Amino acid sequence: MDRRTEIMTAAGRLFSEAGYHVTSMRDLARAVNLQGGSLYAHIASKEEILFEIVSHAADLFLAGAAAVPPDLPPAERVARLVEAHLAVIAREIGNATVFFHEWRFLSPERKAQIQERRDAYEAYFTRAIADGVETGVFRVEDPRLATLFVLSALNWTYQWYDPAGPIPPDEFARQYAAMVLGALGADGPLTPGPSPRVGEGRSTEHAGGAA
Amino acid sequence: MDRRTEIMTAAGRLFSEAGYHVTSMRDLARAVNLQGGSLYAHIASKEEILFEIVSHAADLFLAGAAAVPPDLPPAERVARLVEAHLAVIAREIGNATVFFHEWRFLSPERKAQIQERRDAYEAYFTRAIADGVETGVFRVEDPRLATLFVLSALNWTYQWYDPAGPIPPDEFARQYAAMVLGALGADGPLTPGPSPRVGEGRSTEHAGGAA
DNA sequence: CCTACCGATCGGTAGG
DNA sequence: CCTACCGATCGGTAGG
Repeated sequence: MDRRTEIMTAAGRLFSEAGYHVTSMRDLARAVNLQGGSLYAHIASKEEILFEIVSHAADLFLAGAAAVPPDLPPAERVARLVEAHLAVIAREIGNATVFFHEWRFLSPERKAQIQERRDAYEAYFTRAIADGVETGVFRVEDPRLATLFVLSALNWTYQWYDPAGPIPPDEFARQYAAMVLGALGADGPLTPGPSPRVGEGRSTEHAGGAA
Repeated sequence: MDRRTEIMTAAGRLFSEAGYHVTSMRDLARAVNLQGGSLYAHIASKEEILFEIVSHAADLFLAGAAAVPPDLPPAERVARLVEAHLAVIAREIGNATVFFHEWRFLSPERKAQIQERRDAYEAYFTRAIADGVETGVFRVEDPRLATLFVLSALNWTYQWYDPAGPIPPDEFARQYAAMVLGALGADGPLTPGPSPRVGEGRSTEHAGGAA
């Protein structure tokens, strides 16, 4: 790992733990065994570091969504989008936290650049949900509100999900996707088995669980 | 409105717009037509202001949840909790934003005090969901994860909901509650009408909507 | 990559 | 409630 990458990695951790404004350049320098001023041999400004972290996270989210085949049936597509989203958070919780929590401190130009990518990301969900509403597999009153609901449920996870905790990322994503589909009024489990059985209502597989 | 309240109101707006650390005491003083040092005739420290805002918001959320009758059926109770939560956000979006976004900058003692109230608030949801799982009206795999899902969907709303926007708070809350119940695997519309019809699956009332 | 420094700004206080 | 000030710290730079 070269010095610049080392700085970015440390910054992602510090910014996520203490916040962008609370972390001083001296704090960051100490974390990579440099003197304060020496950082500027590798980076132009504090805000450049923030942008690189946020931009990197945005790319990860976009790449994850772009990898979901757009011709999948809507329910499966939404499930895959949910899983991709949570995979990014599980893998890069620090950078994801900075992405969600500190991006507003970017300069107007850079903020606008990130906003574009956020819009593009959101569009993947908007499309999948609209498709599902059109074909009748989703039953929601307002697709726009439903999209915001789904993104809200996803975006907050960085606040509490611990990839090293008791529930492994895969299991976490699977259950989360099931609840998202429930919120969208989808009929039942989608991945294995035939098309949903009529007259039986929805059922989350292994319903019950703890209690 | 006395001076102290005036300061708190202005601080709620400024902290929510620019962030706690970006807002200086001089910014705040200017907003209430005072000189910087004069603020300290009314408050002890910047952090005291932050605490008062966050504490006030916590009280509002707790009071809203406490007002939901605990003997209601679980589905209706969850719906009422969702509506209460969103009502607070619709009424005090600024303070709610500070509550969610800046509370971590409190001193350890004050942070712990708020954490207690957050836990108590979360417990209302945990109980309602556990009750619903027990009685079989909710079908989720892991009640703990389901609770976190619901709170995530709610907690993020301060980021995008505009009470003055196109969708009025009541309508917003009603649709949001329907999606939450869907995520919990509840069977259908709950408020009006008889118990859910068997053999018809779930349906959000007026399913379809825009598209 | 370090040393030494810059001007600016911070939260908070004394004294009236 | 104002004026004037405090020490501390900030991001960033020059010169080597």
